[in-house]
Amino acid sequence: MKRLTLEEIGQIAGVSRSTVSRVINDHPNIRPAVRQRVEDVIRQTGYQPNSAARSLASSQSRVFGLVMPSILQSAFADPYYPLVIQAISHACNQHDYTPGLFLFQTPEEEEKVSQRIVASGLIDGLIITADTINSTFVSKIQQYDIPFVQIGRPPASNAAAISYVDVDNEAGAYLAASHLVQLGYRRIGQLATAHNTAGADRDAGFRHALADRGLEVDEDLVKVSDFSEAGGYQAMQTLLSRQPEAVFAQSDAIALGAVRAIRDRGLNVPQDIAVVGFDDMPLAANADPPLTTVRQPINRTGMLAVETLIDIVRTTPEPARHIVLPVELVIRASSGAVN
Amino acid sequence: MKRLTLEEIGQIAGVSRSTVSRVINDHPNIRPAVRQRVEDVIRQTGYQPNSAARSLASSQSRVFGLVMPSILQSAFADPYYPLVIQAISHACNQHDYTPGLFLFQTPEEEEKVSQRIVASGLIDGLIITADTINSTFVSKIQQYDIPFVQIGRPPASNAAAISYVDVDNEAGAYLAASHLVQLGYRRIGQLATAHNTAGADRDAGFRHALADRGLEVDEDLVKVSDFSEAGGYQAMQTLLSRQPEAVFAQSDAIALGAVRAIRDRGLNVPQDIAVVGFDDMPLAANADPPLTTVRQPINRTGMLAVETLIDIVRTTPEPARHIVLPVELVIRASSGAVN
DNA sequence: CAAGAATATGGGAGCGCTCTCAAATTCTTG
DNA sequence: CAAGAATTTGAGAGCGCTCCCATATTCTTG
Repeated sequence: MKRLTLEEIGQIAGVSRSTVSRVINDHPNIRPAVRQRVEDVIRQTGYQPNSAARSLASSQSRVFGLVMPSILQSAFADPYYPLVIQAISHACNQHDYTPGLFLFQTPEEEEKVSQRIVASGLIDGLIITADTINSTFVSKIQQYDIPFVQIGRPPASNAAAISYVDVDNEAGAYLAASHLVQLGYRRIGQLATAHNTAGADRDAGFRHALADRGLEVDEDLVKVSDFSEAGGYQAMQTLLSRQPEAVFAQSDAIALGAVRAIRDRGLNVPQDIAVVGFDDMPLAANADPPLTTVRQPINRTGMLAVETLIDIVRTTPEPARHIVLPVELVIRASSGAVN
Repeated sequence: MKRLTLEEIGQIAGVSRSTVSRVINDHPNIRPAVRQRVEDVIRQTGYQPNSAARSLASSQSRVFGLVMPSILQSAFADPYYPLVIQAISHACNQHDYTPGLFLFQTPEEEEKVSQRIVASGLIDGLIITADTINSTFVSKIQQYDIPFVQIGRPPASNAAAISYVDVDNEAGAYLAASHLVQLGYRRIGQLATAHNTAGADRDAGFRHALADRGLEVDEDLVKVSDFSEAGGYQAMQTLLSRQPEAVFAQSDAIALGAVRAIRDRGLNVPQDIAVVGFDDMPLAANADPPLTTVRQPINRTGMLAVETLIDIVRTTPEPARHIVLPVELVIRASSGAVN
């Protein structure tokens, strides 16, 4: 069937193009009877306004770009990213926005594609997940006047100017580490990560917790990993020789790798070594043993990122917004607190 | 900086709007000197054509929709989907298309959003990942004249009319099962899945392999699972009482769950029970023991889906294309063939 | 119930491109 | 080198919407 236009809908309903447009865009000052009539015609015909024409006339596309710069094959394997994508997709659906996906595997891809999306007007705003310390993408994007929000805190050097939604990584790590201290563990290790603000904040929380309880951080018990299960496995192997009593892992994937390493050494979790993770991915609850971890509200993060961006797009030059969501400790068997 | 228009670029280069348009769209019949001059101006100004205006005039958006209907929280946790998304994103980047993401968590969401995207002209075509047997989405979409390709074979009832890209699930399962038979296992179980064509094809391959080697399929050794690790764990637990010598799992996640169940029973892989998976996800190689599995070419699948769709969009009513990609068996420790 | 205020509606212009057609230019070739 | 053919360029119209302004209608209120 041929696609209808505003004009034609107007003809059927006996009004003008303009009136139909007003009905669709929810303008005031339309007689209820007329609005009713037009709405009926729209419903019956299944009319949908042409989005290209709309964008052209209003210079708004109702498309957001979801950007994950320089993502690695492995990084994407971390179930965190799919969950974020899912959350943002859902939020966009709710607000009648379309999420465009921009994953960059190489700098060239990033260069080519970002050039196109920023200048073509395809996109009203960007949601960027990059808590890497040195994100070239963010500094590049700042030069254009395209609105964006970041998921995850940017490095302090330019955090003030950037709107972001983050979770309280420091408080979460503080809870996790305090939990271990309270359970009586003293030789508490950390499987940390490098070059990202989430990791830095979790590290800070970990250290504060120990300090607040009069424990010194033994640097030999802090090992650096990436965010993968395999990375956690390796880092835990090197940590094992230092005989920690408990370990705080900066992500659930790392924690799972650690559990595997501990088992492979013939030891048990939590009897020999307690483990706490971070994220509360779905698999944390099903793990063996179920993982004590810090739950972060990914869905709310995505929703707030979208809503913040919508707000920014509507009311351009405003101070940047900084949203930090609370997290909570979920206690399960792996820390030795239950059973 | 203010955005430039075709007209303005023309002015700078001393030609008309039309000529600039021709240069951008790579039309023939432009004097090389003129083309050069225009290209220089474009490069220097960083001009990017306005995509809304382009869409409106050409009724082509260069946006594809990536649709995953009625996806469950858990389904998305299967690393397969993120990899597909990544592959399609990459392919779209290469071809200057933008992938729009449409994940539906509920039927209402599906209804509302699909209505919008199909009729608004936002999208030139759809890539649908749904090998579920009863996809209401596909049959709904068929009523509109929007081009689409499916990833994964549709049910036989309407496969003929639908273009799709699939991997040779049957051959893969055949390879996997034959491998187990050749290693001397006789009591070979299967952790199968229901209501999806990939699962059906893998089941068929499994059965053919046993039949071709004179083995009967013991239905007690076939258990149904979903595609998750947890599902594999559960299904394997019920299978264990039947004392299989080897198991073919229809996905790597299932296989990993099975390995965990076997271990929990105090048995070893592959000494007590051999395990073979399907997919060759990145984590299969890192698993303990490394997983023998069937490698499917996800990147090529994504690339071909995009390229096929581009082709279909350009040359509308043609017979549907059916592409089936070969798979290969990757032998690692879990089947007991190495070490 | 007339006159002005408030509200509702219609029409024109324009968003920045593509596409067609006509005009201008360049190339052939007898 | 003139005349026709082939190539190259420009201008107009139109894609379907939004937004502004002018006009038409309805509502007040003395």
